[in-house]
Amino acid sequence: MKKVRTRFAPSPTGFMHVGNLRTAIFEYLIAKHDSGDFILRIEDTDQTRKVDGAIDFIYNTLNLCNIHIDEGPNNKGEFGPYIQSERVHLYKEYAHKLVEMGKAYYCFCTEERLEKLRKEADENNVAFLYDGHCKNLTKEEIEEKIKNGEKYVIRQKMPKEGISSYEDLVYGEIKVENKLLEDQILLKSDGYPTYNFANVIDDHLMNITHVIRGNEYVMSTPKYNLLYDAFGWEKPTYIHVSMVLGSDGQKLSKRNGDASFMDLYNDGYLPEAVINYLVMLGWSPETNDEIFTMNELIKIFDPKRISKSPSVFDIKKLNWVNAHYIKKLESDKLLEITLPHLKEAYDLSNKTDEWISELVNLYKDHISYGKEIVEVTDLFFKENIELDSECTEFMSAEGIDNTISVFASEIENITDWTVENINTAIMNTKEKAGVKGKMLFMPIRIKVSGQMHGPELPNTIHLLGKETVLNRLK
RNA sequence: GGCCCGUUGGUGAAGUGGCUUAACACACAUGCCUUUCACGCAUGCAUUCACGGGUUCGAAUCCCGUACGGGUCACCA
Repeated sequence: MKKVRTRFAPSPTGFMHVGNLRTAIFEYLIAKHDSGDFILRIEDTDQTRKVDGAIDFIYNTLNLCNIHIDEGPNNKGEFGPYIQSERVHLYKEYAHKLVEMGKAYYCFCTEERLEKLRKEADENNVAFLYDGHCKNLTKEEIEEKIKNGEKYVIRQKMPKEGISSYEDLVYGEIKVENKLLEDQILLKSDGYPTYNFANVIDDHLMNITHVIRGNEYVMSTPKYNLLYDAFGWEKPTYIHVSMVLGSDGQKLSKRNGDASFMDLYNDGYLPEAVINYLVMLGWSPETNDEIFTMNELIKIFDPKRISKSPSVFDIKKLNWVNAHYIKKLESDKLLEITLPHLKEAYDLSNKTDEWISELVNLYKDHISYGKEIVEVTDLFFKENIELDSECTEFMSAEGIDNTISVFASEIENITDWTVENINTAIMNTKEKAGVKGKMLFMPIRIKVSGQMHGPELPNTIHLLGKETVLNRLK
C-alpha cells in the first residue's frame, strides 16, 4: 500500500484562525494514524497577498501545537521546493503540455471583454461562464497574437455534457453536471498558476494521497479530477470538512478577534488544550472520552467520523477543556502562562517571587486561561474595594459588625503571619463572636476581598498581608 | 438566479430501520460535601430529532416536497 501523505497548504497571510488550524490537525492526524508524512506547502501564487515572515509564523504555530512537519520550506525533502512561487516553471511546463494534448488553450480575452460578459450575465441573472471565445483559434492566429505581445492566459477545456462525480470520504458521492464547469484559468497572464492548477500539479508531484480541505472546494473538485484524468494520474482521496462558525453563526473571520490561534495562545490558552478542543469540533470518537493527548488522537482518529454540518466555536467549552489542562499543570508552566499577564496589569515590583508563586497556585483551580488571573486577582492590587449590591445586602445583616471587629482584633494579635495562625484567628472569632459557617466566613471574605467567591480564605488573607487586611476590616 | 451541502436541546454531539419513552460533554438550575464561596459529587434540563407528506408492522434513521442556513459560480486561495 502507498504511504499516506497529507499536506497543509496555507497562503502566507500571517494569520491563522482556528478553522485553518483544525484542518491542519485533521491532516496531521490522518497522516500519522497510518505512519505517513505531513507536508507543509506554501501557496503564494497570489503575489499581491504576500506577507513577510508568514512562513515563520506558520512554523511557529504548528510547533507550538506539537504538529511536526515532515517536509516543508524549512525542512529537507525530496519533493521540494515547497513554496509555489519557486515552482512556477513546473506549472508552465504542465500547462503547455495540456495545450499540446488539446485539453487546454490560449485565451487572449481582455479584462474589459470579460467584465462586459460578466455584467450581461449578471443582468440576466444567470451564472457567468466563460464563453470559449478563444477556444478555436488557429495556430497561426495564436502565434500572431503572441508575436504582437498580447497577454494571454491558459484555460482548461471542459466537457460540455455529461456528469462528473467523485466519492468524498465525508460527503459521499458528489455529482456535478459538466456544463456547469467553467473553462477555468490554469495559468494567469503574469505567468503564475491559479490555485486550482498549482494545487493539482503539486499534490500529484508531491505524492499526496489524501487531500483534506474546507468544503468550499466540494464543487470544484470535479475540475481537478479532469486534470488528473488528462494527465493520466491517480486521483487522491478527498476529505472535505465543514466550516467552523463563530457564536453568531457566521463564518470565522479576522474580525472575530478571538478566532485566531495566536490570540488564544497569547491569552494563556494551552496549545494542547486548544488542539484537543478543536478536534472535537465536528469530529467525535467512538467512545465518550473527551480529553486526549496527541498520541491518543493519532491512534483513534478516523476521518469517516467527521461531521458534514458546520459547528459553532464555543469559547465556554474551550474554557472547560483548558481549565482541565491547567489543573494538571506544573508550577513553572502555570507561572509561564499567568505571570506575563500579571506583569502587564499590575505593579509587581514590591512582590517577592514566593508571593507571586503562592498567588498563582492559589488560583490554579479557579482560572480557565492564563489571562484570567488578572481579573480574578485584582483584589490584591487595588487600594479600595467596592461592594456590589449582593455583598452590601449580605453585610447589612445583624451582628456582622461585631464579627468583623472581633476578627480584626484577632488579626491584630498575630505576630507570626502564617496561614495556620490566620486560620486560628478565624476559629477564635467563631468562639468569641458566637457565629459559624456562612455567617462567620462570608462577612470576613466580603470585607477583605470584596467578593463572595474565591479560593481558600486563610490563604487569601495571608497573601493580602496583615496591613492591608486590617485596613480593609476598618 | 443555477448548482452543491447541511438542519438532533442555549452549545458541541452520539445515533445509519426495532436495544432510543434520544447517549455523553459544556452551559444552566437544585441538592450534598467542605465550619463559607469555589472545587468535587449527585440530580434535573429535547414526550422528541426544521416542517409537511409518503414507504414500513415499526423512522431521528429510507423517499418526496417546503422552509431556513451555508457554500460555489474570479487572471483569490
